[in-house]
Amino acid sequence: MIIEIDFSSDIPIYIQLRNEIVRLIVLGEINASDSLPSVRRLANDLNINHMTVAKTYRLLKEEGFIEIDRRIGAKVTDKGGIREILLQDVGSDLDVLIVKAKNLGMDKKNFYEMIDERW
Amino acid sequence: MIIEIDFSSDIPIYIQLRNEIVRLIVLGEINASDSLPSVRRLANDLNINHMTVAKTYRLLKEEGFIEIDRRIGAKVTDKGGIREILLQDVGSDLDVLIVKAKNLGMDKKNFYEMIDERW
Amino acid sequence: MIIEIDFSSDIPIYIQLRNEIVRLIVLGEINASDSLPSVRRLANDLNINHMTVAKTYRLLKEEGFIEIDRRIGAKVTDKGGIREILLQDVGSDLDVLIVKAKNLGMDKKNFYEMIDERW
Amino acid sequence: MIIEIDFSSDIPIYIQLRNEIVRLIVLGEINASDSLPSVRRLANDLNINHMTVAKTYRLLKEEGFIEIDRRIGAKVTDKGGIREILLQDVGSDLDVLIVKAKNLGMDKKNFYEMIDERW
DNA sequence: GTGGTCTAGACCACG
DNA sequence: GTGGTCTAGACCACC
Repeated sequence: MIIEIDFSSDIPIYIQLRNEIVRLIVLGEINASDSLPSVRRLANDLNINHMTVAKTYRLLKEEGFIEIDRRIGAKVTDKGGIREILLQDVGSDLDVLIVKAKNLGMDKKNFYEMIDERW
Repeated sequence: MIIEIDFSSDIPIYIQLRNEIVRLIVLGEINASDSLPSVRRLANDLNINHMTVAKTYRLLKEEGFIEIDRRIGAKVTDKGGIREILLQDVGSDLDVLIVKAKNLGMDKKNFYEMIDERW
Repeated sequence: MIIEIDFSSDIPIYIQLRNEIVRLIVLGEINASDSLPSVRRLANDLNINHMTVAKTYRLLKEEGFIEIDRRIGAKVTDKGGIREILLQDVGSDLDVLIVKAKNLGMDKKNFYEMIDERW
Repeated sequence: MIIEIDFSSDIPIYIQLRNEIVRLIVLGEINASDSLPSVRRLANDLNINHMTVAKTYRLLKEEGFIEIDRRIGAKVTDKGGIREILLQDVGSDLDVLIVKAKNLGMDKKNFYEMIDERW
């Protein structure tokens, strides 16, 4: 499991770690029902404080990405639920972006064009 | 000039203020070459410290939105440059979003549909 | 670490401090990957405000001399990058100086002579 | 007489103006014994405060570039003196630069090479 | 522990 | 009048 943390970034480590784990789930490198490493194990591997990892796991749980069982640790929620969450995520990002685009006087056609250039 | 600061927000005041000023520029409520209120004047109006406003102005200057004229204070950069900056902004947001969408297995048609629902 | 601040100088403290730290790095008294003192620690030692030190650190970070590690504070960037920056610095100073010399009608030989007198 | 002032620069206007005038003298666009425009005239042309121009003239006088006569205004010192001043100027710039270069571990040969690349 | 933000009030250079 | 700098002391998030 390749997780990269940038210690000189402005983004808090627990957020970076959250993003990395979500990325791995989305890419299928962590599958539904897989267990995540224990808090202490992961903290040790990444050379960060275990409180930080715990915070990330708590966040992921709140977001619905993982479930935490005191006995067996954290495991990834089944894929359906995750896809749902991520789609909502894209949706709300899109809401913000559409507002920005409209404020710049763009119409839907302009916006489509920007997407075509990038897709 | 209506600027709203949420003092209970997690977003730092100088960032909120930056966003508000960018918003006013985009909406055309502040026009190119218009002068911005002086640091201390605006600080007084918003009931915040002048250092905080100065920080915002420094940020806006670095981003290319305003110029500081030693004789008269801060003024908005010519609009051309600003539209440019903001378009690049939307562009890079879009880059990120497209990656997310692709990772979720969406094709361009799905993405268009999401936009149609929201535009 | 010997850092001298001249409180009666016209040069702002945060600039003097920046220069002193760059000097120590160049002289090898602070080595690559060394940690710098914490903002508040250094502020206390120098008998200046921590905001001033923070400003210096932010500047050094923007210039690429140091990195801020969220876990442990500020540390010096790998030396390679720093030598690079400083050489460019000397280079651009030299550009300016050569223009001046040429404007005075000096040729390269004259310029070499001036250097010989001083080296 | 083409003088450019950048009002959004961090460099004080009176310094910029000083540099511009020195530049014009060096380039021979203003000759020894030429009169400079009156304080008010120049201030008006450049759209700056006449106190600022007066400050520049005072500075130029202190540096020995011009002489001020209450009746006829400011005139440029005869060329010999000016060349002298400017050479000293280049000399002290060079002093600083040589220190920097030595600190970077450069020897005279390296320094010569940098000059050759740029001359 | 660390850095980041904010305040209230001060002094200064510039114009 | 303007912005720039600095202080002393406070609160907060992160680790």
